[in-house]
Amino acid sequence: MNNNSVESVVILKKALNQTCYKFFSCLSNPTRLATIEMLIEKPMSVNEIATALGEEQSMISHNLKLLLDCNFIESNRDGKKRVYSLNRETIESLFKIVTNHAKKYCPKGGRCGIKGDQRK
Amino acid sequence: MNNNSVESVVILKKALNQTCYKFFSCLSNPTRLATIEMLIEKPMSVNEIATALGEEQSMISHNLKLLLDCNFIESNRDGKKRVYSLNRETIESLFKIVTNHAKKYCPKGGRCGIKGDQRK
DNA sequence: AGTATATATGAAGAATTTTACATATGAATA
DNA sequence: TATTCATATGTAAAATTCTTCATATATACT
Repeated sequence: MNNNSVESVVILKKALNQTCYKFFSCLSNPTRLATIEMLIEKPMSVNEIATALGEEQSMISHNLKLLLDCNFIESNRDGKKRVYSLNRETIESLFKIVTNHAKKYCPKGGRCGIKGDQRK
Repeated sequence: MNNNSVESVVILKKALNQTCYKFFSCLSNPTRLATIEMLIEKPMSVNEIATALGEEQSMISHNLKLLLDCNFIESNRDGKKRVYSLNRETIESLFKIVTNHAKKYCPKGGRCGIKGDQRK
Protein backbone atom coordinates (compact mmCIF):
# COMPACT_ATOMS: atom_id res chain seq x y z
CA MET A 1 0.00 0.00 0.00
CA ASN A 2 1.57 3.28 -1.06
CA ASN A 3 1.09 6.66 0.59
CA ASN A 4 -1.63 7.60 -1.81
CA SER A 5 -3.84 4.66 -1.00
CA VAL A 6 -3.25 5.11 2.73
CA GLU A 7 -4.52 8.64 2.30
CA SER A 8 -7.52 7.41 0.34
CA VAL A 9 -8.39 5.01 3.10
CA VAL A 10 -8.17 7.81 5.65
CA ILE A 11 -10.46 10.00 3.56
CA LEU A 12 -12.83 7.11 3.02
CA LYS A 13 -12.88 6.47 6.73
CA LYS A 14 -13.54 10.11 7.54
CA ALA A 15 -16.37 10.08 5.04
CA LEU A 16 -17.76 6.89 6.53
CA ASN A 17 -17.50 8.46 9.95
CA GLN A 18 -19.48 11.49 8.84
CA THR A 19 -22.06 9.23 7.30
CA CYS A 20 -22.23 7.08 10.39
CA TYR A 21 -22.52 10.10 12.60
CA LYS A 22 -25.45 11.48 10.67
CA PHE A 23 -26.99 8.04 10.36
CA PHE A 24 -26.84 7.27 14.06
CA SER A 25 -27.60 10.79 15.29
CA CYS A 26 -30.78 10.68 13.35
CA LEU A 27 -31.82 7.54 15.17
CA SER A 28 -30.75 8.65 18.63
CA ASN A 29 -33.87 10.58 19.50
CA PRO A 30 -37.00 9.32 21.26
CA THR A 31 -39.42 11.26 19.08
CA ARG A 32 -37.88 10.01 15.88
CA LEU A 33 -37.75 6.43 17.14
CA ALA A 34 -41.39 6.63 18.17
CA THR A 35 -42.19 8.02 14.74
CA ILE A 36 -40.41 5.13 13.06
CA GLU A 37 -42.34 2.78 15.28
CA MET A 38 -45.59 4.34 14.14
CA LEU A 39 -44.59 4.04 10.51
CA ILE A 40 -43.81 0.35 10.92
CA GLU A 41 -47.58 -0.18 11.13
CA LYS A 42 -48.58 1.97 8.17
CA PRO A 43 -47.76 5.15 6.25
CA MET A 44 -49.07 8.22 8.05
CA SER A 45 -49.46 11.96 7.66
CA VAL A 46 -47.77 14.51 9.88
CA ASN A 47 -50.91 15.26 11.83
CA GLU A 48 -51.71 11.61 12.30
CA ILE A 49 -48.29 11.00 13.78
CA ALA A 50 -48.46 14.12 15.93
CA THR A 51 -51.87 13.13 17.29
CA ALA A 52 -50.84 9.52 17.90
CA LEU A 53 -47.75 10.61 19.81
CA GLY A 54 -49.43 13.56 21.53
CA GLU A 55 -46.87 16.02 20.19
CA GLU A 56 -46.97 19.29 18.30
CA GLN A 57 -47.32 19.22 14.56
CA SER A 58 -44.32 21.45 13.99
CA MET A 59 -42.17 19.35 16.25
CA ILE A 60 -43.02 16.21 14.34
CA SER A 61 -42.44 18.04 11.09
CA HIS A 62 -38.96 19.10 12.16
CA ASN A 63 -38.13 15.56 13.12
CA LEU A 64 -39.57 14.06 9.96
CA LYS A 65 -37.27 16.26 7.97
CA LEU A 66 -34.23 14.74 9.63
CA LEU A 67 -35.52 11.22 9.01
CA LEU A 68 -36.15 12.20 5.42
CA ASP A 69 -32.70 13.67 4.98
CA CYS A 70 -31.22 10.37 6.06
CA ASN A 71 -33.58 8.45 3.80
CA PHE A 72 -35.04 6.46 6.64
CA ILE A 73 -38.45 7.51 5.39
CA GLU A 74 -39.90 8.88 2.19
CA SER A 75 -42.80 11.22 1.60
CA ASN A 76 -45.58 11.43 -0.92
CA ARG A 77 -48.20 14.07 -1.31
CA ASP A 78 -51.81 12.93 -1.08
CA GLY A 79 -54.03 15.93 -1.74
CA LYS A 80 -53.52 18.39 1.06
CA LYS A 81 -51.78 15.79 3.16
CA ARG A 82 -48.27 14.53 2.94
CA VAL A 83 -47.86 10.89 3.73
CA TYR A 84 -44.67 9.50 5.16
CA SER A 85 -43.65 5.89 4.83
CA LEU A 86 -40.78 3.82 6.09
CA ASN A 87 -37.67 2.66 4.31
CA ARG A 88 -38.19 -0.88 5.50
CA GLU A 89 -35.08 -2.32 3.95
CA THR A 90 -32.71 -0.32 6.13
CA ILE A 91 -34.84 0.01 9.23
CA GLU A 92 -35.82 -3.61 9.54
CA SER A 93 -32.35 -5.01 9.06
CA LEU A 94 -31.06 -2.41 11.49
CA PHE A 95 -33.58 -3.22 14.18
CA LYS A 96 -32.84 -6.90 13.80
CA ILE A 97 -29.28 -6.20 14.82
CA VAL A 98 -30.34 -4.06 17.77
CA THR A 99 -32.73 -6.75 18.91
CA ASN A 100 -30.09 -9.46 18.68
CA HIS A 101 -27.58 -7.31 20.47
CA ALA A 102 -30.07 -6.54 23.22
CA LYS A 103 -31.09 -10.18 23.54
CA LYS A 104 -27.49 -11.12 24.04
CA TYR A 105 -26.34 -8.30 26.31
CA CYS A 106 -29.45 -6.97 28.01
CA PRO A 107 -31.07 -10.08 29.45
CA LYS A 108 -33.55 -8.11 31.58
CA GLY A 109 -35.75 -7.23 28.62
CA GLY A 110 -35.18 -3.98 26.82
CA ARG A 111 -33.23 -2.29 29.60
CA CYS A 112 -29.80 -2.01 28.11
CA GLY A 113 -26.80 -0.62 29.92
CA ILE A 114 -27.32 -2.49 33.15
CA LYS A 115 -23.65 -2.21 33.92
CA GLY A 116 -23.89 1.53 33.60
CA ASP A 117 -26.77 1.67 36.02
CA GLN A 118 -25.01 -0.54 38.54
CA ARG A 119 -21.95 1.61 38.67
CA LYS A 120 -23.48 4.76 40.07
CA MET B 1 -55.09 -10.24 20.35
CA ASN B 2 -56.67 -9.33 23.69
CA ASN B 3 -56.10 -6.16 25.67
CA ASN B 4 -53.40 -7.76 27.74
CA SER B 5 -51.23 -8.66 24.81
CA VAL B 6 -51.76 -5.24 23.22
CA GLU B 7 -50.40 -3.78 26.43
CA SER B 8 -47.47 -6.19 26.38
CA VAL B 9 -46.61 -5.13 22.88
CA VAL B 10 -46.69 -1.49 23.95
CA ILE B 11 -44.39 -2.19 26.87
CA LEU B 12 -42.11 -4.25 24.68
CA LYS B 13 -42.00 -1.41 22.18
CA LYS B 14 -41.20 1.16 24.84
CA ALA B 15 -38.43 -1.07 26.09
CA LEU B 16 -37.10 -1.55 22.58
CA ASN B 17 -37.22 2.20 22.10
CA GLN B 18 -35.17 2.80 25.21
CA THR B 19 -32.71 0.20 24.07
CA CYS B 20 -32.55 1.68 20.61
CA TYR B 21 -32.11 5.16 21.99
CA LYS B 22 -29.18 4.13 24.12
CA PHE B 23 -27.77 1.99 21.33
CA PHE B 24 -27.86 4.72 18.71
CA SER B 25 -26.95 7.60 21.03
CA CYS B 26 -23.82 5.77 21.91
CA LEU B 27 -22.87 5.62 18.25
CA SER B 28 -23.81 9.18 17.38
CA ASN B 29 -20.60 10.81 18.49
CA PRO B 30 -17.49 11.51 16.44
CA THR B 31 -15.05 10.60 19.18
CA ARG B 32 -16.70 7.29 19.84
CA LEU B 33 -16.93 6.47 16.15
CA ALA B 34 -13.26 7.32 15.72
CA THR B 35 -12.48 5.11 18.69
CA ILE B 36 -14.41 2.23 17.18
CA GLU B 37 -12.51 2.79 13.97
CA MET B 38 -9.22 2.52 15.84
CA LEU B 39 -10.32 -0.67 17.53
CA ILE B 40 -11.22 -2.24 14.21
CA GLU B 41 -7.48 -2.47 13.59
CA LYS B 42 -6.45 -3.90 16.93
CA PRO B 43 -7.19 -3.80 20.67
CA MET B 44 -5.74 -0.69 22.29
CA SER B 45 -5.23 0.93 25.65
CA VAL B 46 -6.80 4.23 26.68
CA ASN B 47 -3.58 6.17 26.22
CA GLU B 48 -2.90 4.59 22.87
CA ILE B 49 -6.32 5.65 21.62
CA ALA B 50 -5.99 9.12 23.11
CA THR B 51 -2.59 9.62 21.51
CA ALA B 52 -3.73 8.28 18.15
CA LEU B 53 -6.74 10.59 18.12
CA GLY B 54 -4.92 13.55 19.65
CA GLU B 55 -7.42 13.81 22.49
CA GLU B 56 -7.25 13.93 26.27
CA GLN B 57 -6.97 10.70 28.20
CA SER B 58 -9.93 11.51 30.43
CA MET B 59 -12.10 12.39 27.49
CA ILE B 60 -11.39 9.07 25.83
CA SER B 61 -11.97 7.31 29.10
CA HIS B 62 -15.39 8.91 29.49
CA ASN B 63 -16.32 7.89 26.00
CA LEU B 64 -15.00 4.36 26.37
CA LYS B 65 -17.26 3.93 29.34
CA LEU B 66 -20.32 4.63 27.24
CA LEU B 67 -19.18 2.19 24.56
CA LEU B 68 -18.56 -0.36 27.28
CA ASP B 69 -21.98 0.18 28.83
CA CYS B 70 -23.55 -0.60 25.48
CA ASN B 71 -21.30 -3.61 25.02
CA PHE B 72 -19.86 -2.31 21.80
CA ILE B 73 -16.43 -2.93 23.29
CA GLU B 74 -15.02 -4.99 26.13
CA SER B 75 -12.05 -4.33 28.37
CA ASN B 76 -9.31 -6.46 29.85
CA ARG B 77 -6.62 -5.48 32.23
CA ASP B 78 -3.05 -6.01 31.09
CA GLY B 79 -0.76 -5.06 33.94
CA LYS B 80 -1.12 -1.36 34.54
CA LYS B 81 -2.90 -0.92 31.27
CA ARG B 82 -6.47 -1.66 30.37
CA VAL B 83 -6.95 -2.90 26.86
CA TYR B 84 -10.17 -2.31 24.98
CA SER B 85 -11.32 -4.48 22.12
CA LEU B 86 -14.22 -4.40 19.76
CA ASN B 87 -17.42 -6.42 19.77
CA ARG B 88 -17.01 -7.29 16.14
CA GLU B 89 -20.20 -9.25 15.80
CA THR B 90 -22.45 -6.26 16.38
CA ILE B 91 -20.24 -3.53 14.97
CA GLU B 92 -19.37 -5.23 11.74
CA SER B 93 -22.92 -6.23 10.86
CA LEU B 94 -24.06 -2.76 11.79
CA PHE B 95 -21.51 -1.00 9.63
CA LYS B 96 -22.39 -3.26 6.75
CA ILE B 97 -25.91 -1.86 6.86
CA VAL B 98 -24.71 1.73 7.09
CA THR B 99 -22.39 1.18 4.17
CA ASN B 100 -25.13 -0.35 2.05
CA HIS B 101 -27.54 2.41 2.96
CA ALA B 102 -24.96 5.04 2.10
CA LYS B 103 -24.07 3.35 -1.16
CA LYS B 104 -27.70 3.43 -2.15
CA TYR B 105 -28.68 6.90 -0.94
CA CYS B 106 -25.49 8.92 -0.80
CA PRO B 107 -24.00 8.45 -4.24
CA LYS B 108 -21.39 11.19 -3.73
CA GLY B 109 -19.19 9.01 -1.52
CA GLY B 110 -19.62 9.17 2.19
CA ARG B 111 -21.37 12.53 2.27
CA CYS B 112 -24.83 11.60 3.37
CA GLY B 113 -27.65 14.06 3.74
CA ILE B 114 -27.09 15.82 0.46
CA LYS B 115 -30.69 16.88 0.41
CA GLY B 116 -30.25 18.42 3.83
CA ASP B 117 -27.25 20.42 2.70
CA GLN B 118 -28.96 21.67 -0.42
CA ARG B 119 -31.95 23.05 1.43
CA LYS B 120 -30.26 25.72 3.50
C1' DA C 1 5.13 1.74 52.40
C1' DG C 2 6.37 5.06 48.75
C1' DT C 3 6.57 6.27 43.96
C1' DA C 4 5.44 6.11 39.15
C1' DT C 5 2.38 4.98 35.56
C1' DA C 6 -2.27 4.14 33.73
C1' DT C 7 -6.98 4.84 33.99
C1' DA C 8 -11.39 6.51 36.07
C1' DT C 9 -14.47 9.89 37.98
C1' DG C 10 -16.99 14.25 39.44
C1' DA C 11 -18.51 18.44 38.23
C1' DA C 12 -18.90 22.79 35.84
C1' DG C 13 -18.85 25.26 31.69
C1' DA C 14 -19.17 24.81 26.54
C1' DA C 15 -21.37 23.04 22.73
C1' DT C 16 -24.97 20.80 20.50
C1' DT C 17 -29.62 19.33 19.92
C1' DT C 18 -34.50 19.72 20.73
C1' DT C 19 -38.72 21.92 21.38
C1' DA C 20 -42.23 25.56 21.24
C1' DC C 21 -44.16 29.41 19.28
C1' DA C 22 -45.15 32.36 15.63
C1' DT C 23 -45.68 32.53 11.07
C1' DA C 24 -45.06 31.20 6.18
C1' DT C 25 -46.09 28.18 2.33
C1' DG C 26 -48.82 24.83 -0.36
C1' DA C 27 -52.92 22.52 -1.99
C1' DA C 28 -57.79 22.04 -2.51
C1' DT C 29 -62.25 23.94 -2.88
C1' DA C 30 -66.15 27.26 -2.48
C1' DT D 1 -59.20 34.58 -5.47
C1' DA D 2 -60.50 34.00 -0.65
C1' DT D 3 -60.67 30.55 2.66
C1' DT D 4 -59.54 26.49 4.95
C1' DC D 5 -56.81 22.66 6.03
C1' DA D 6 -52.15 20.57 6.16
C1' DT D 7 -47.44 21.03 6.53
C1' DA D 8 -42.98 23.55 6.77
C1' DT D 9 -39.73 26.88 8.57
C1' DG D 10 -37.12 30.42 11.47
C1' DT D 11 -35.62 31.28 15.77
C1' DA D 12 -34.96 31.70 20.63
C1' DA D 13 -35.19 29.27 24.84
C1' DA D 14 -34.89 24.76 27.13
C1' DA D 15 -32.80 20.44 27.55
C1' DT D 16 -29.29 17.35 26.73
C1' DT D 17 -24.67 15.90 25.82
C1' DC D 18 -19.67 16.71 25.64
C1' DT D 19 -15.28 18.21 27.08
C1' DT D 20 -12.00 19.90 30.29
C1' DC D 21 -9.79 20.23 34.54
C1' DA D 22 -8.78 18.61 38.94
C1' DT D 23 -8.38 14.78 41.45
C1' DA D 24 -9.15 9.90 42.85
C1' DT D 25 -8.21 5.03 42.29
C1' DA D 26 -5.64 0.98 40.71
C1' DT D 27 -1.57 -1.60 39.56
C1' DA D 28 3.29 -2.53 39.44
C1' DC D 29 7.78 -1.79 40.97
C1' DT D 30 11.56 -0.17 44.25
